[in-house]
Amino acid sequence: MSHDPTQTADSEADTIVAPLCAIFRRFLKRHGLKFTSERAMILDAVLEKEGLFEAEQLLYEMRQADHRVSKATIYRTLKHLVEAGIIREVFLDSKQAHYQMTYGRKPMDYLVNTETDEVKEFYSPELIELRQKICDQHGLDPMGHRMVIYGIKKA
Amino acid sequence: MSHDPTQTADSEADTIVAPLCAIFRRFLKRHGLKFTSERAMILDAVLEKEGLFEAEQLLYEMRQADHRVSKATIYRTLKHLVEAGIIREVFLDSKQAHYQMTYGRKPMDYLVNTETDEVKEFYSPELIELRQKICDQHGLDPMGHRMVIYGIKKA
DNA sequence: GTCGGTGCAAATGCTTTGCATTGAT
DNA sequence: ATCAATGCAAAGCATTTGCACCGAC
Repeated sequence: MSHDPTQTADSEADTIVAPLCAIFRRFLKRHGLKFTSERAMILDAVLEKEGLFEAEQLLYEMRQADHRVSKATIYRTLKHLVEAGIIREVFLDSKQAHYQMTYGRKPMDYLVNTETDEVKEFYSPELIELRQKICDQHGLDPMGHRMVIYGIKKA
Repeated sequence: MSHDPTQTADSEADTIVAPLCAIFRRFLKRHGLKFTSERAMILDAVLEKEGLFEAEQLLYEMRQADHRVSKATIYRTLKHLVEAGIIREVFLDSKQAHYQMTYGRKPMDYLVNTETDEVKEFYSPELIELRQKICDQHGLDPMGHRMVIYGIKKA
């Protein structure tokens, strides 16, 4: 198979590929859509990703690996993966959308060092509680959130 | 002057126009830039805005009011206003940047009803505390943040 | 066999840029 | 007078779309 042996998430990825593929197929069927080899390849490429990635970069890497897909299909499939709840979009800047695998993971948030543009992920259960509380006050049920903190190194 | 008499923020805006204009001029001088009538007009238009706005929309409204500025100048000036700390960019989607006046205001966050695309602002001091705590854990000093919660109406 | 999917190239829409002219200092 | 700012139109880029052909069901 196609996982990079240098990355450490192989065992996790291996255990999650099959179920996610099934989940995606179920999602597609439910919506009258088809499971194609291109969609399978894109899902596979997405699952190898750790953290944030961009559509163009995914396209480039798939081409390097000789997995030919068109740009249009990448974008169309990423959209379906978002709807299926397998990945999510993150808007860190106005240049392009970032995506991240989220299925079965805790909702992650980001800490950006604006001096170095370094991005760290963090998970905060307190933030989830606070989110619930704020939604309650407005009569909403939380479906998701995006939190980005911008900071600089402590003096 | 040019404030819309139907909006309720007149008194606030009136008290803040002069100082903000001075702040912007100081910022420009400090950076070897010039204070032009176009920049004055754009600052004025921005100060009339409540909540979020977009560059194109600002351009459109200024043209309606017969305040002629080019699109290029709008974009160039918004960038300076961000650097000057008078407004900030908010990335809600990948279509376009949103801006918001922030000078002297509490940092606002957003609650999006994904069914209606309605956006509410909220301010949460607890979120600020939590932000501090998270930054402390990572050796950073918080400089700002963006929080967007997505939700649907409670069943 | 029926739709939906794909690739391609063209189109879109926000944002930026090059350049000649104008204007602030 | 100098050097940045402006307007315009063209360029850039990420993303979307139209269309003819292909392939999953």
